[in-house]
Amino acid sequence: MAAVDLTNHPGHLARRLQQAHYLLWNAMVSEEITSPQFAVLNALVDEPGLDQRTVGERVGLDRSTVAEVISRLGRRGLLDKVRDPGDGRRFLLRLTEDGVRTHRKLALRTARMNQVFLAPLSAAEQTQFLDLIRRVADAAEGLRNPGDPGTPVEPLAAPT
Amino acid sequence: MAAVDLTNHPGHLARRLQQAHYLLWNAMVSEEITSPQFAVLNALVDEPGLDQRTVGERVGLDRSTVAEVISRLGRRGLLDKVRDPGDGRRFLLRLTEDGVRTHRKLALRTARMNQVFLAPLSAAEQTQFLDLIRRVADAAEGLRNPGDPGTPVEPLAAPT
DNA sequence: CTGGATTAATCAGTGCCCTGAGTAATCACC
DNA sequence: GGTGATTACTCAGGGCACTGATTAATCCAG
Repeated sequence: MAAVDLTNHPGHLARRLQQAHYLLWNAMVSEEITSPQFAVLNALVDEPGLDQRTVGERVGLDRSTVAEVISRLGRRGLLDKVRDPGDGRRFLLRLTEDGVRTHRKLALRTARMNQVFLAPLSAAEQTQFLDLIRRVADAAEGLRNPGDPGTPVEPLAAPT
Repeated sequence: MAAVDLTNHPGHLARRLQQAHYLLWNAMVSEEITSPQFAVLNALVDEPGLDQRTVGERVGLDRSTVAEVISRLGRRGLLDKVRDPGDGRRFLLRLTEDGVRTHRKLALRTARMNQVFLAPLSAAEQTQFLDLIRRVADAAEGLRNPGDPGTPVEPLAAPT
């Protein structure tokens, strides 16, 4: 009767997009290491010694989720977790050699996967696709982070 | 060292987009009914009497997930589930009056939320945003559904 | 009409994602 | 230097998402 067309709903599309990505990741990158797990490895390659909270901030995982992800990576022997001698609340994280190797291997596959994922779009469209998602996600994150001067956002005023 | 810039990775962006949507949904639409639950209600408004499998197909939920979602909606009294007299494997689903009321109420709020969500983009960009996501998601779904003549997709050939 | 495939749904198991509550360590102010 | 707020992390609980195995009903070939 009064049903809505979900194909115009960004949330619905975002969910489908993520599902599609999940499946492709499993097929082309890894069945063991997930995309969020790779993001954590990637953050620690560049900055060893980060604590959990900061890693979560870098890759967009909340405190609970980042704890689970890190515990899995630890169980697999891809990273080590030691108490910060300077601040007993923190754990300092760093990749093991295995973690570095795994990251390097997956980085290559991830690049290939991204090409396949974006293949239906032209080069110009790909750039815009990433740009548009980034802008929407950044703005929405800003909505629940007052004090972040990034984009105050007038919620009800449609631009142009 | 060899870290990758995740802000160019569609999968990472898709995840952040969905997280952002999740939070906005909670703030502007409902803390009780989730977006996938709304999608199921929406499917049943138009076509009462669908079975679980078909509902899942319509809204993009796999067999396990759709079972959980439907069981929650049933517990909340928003839909009824009866054995198909013509085929004892199926359950026929239909909304209760409460389900229809809930759907109507949330449909309005969802429309408002979508405006806020897309507000950082101009009208033209909004259209393209939805179009690009749809194309990428459709193509990726097609990759794991051979037999679906939608888009066979040459995975490694970049268009244009 | 009967026995082997298919199909709808369930269940167990893993992982991501959020919230709210709790614990322990540190910081900051008096 | 001690007390109250803040901070890092953990834990419990609810929900989405996938896989592989199982159950029950139906379909179809012989």
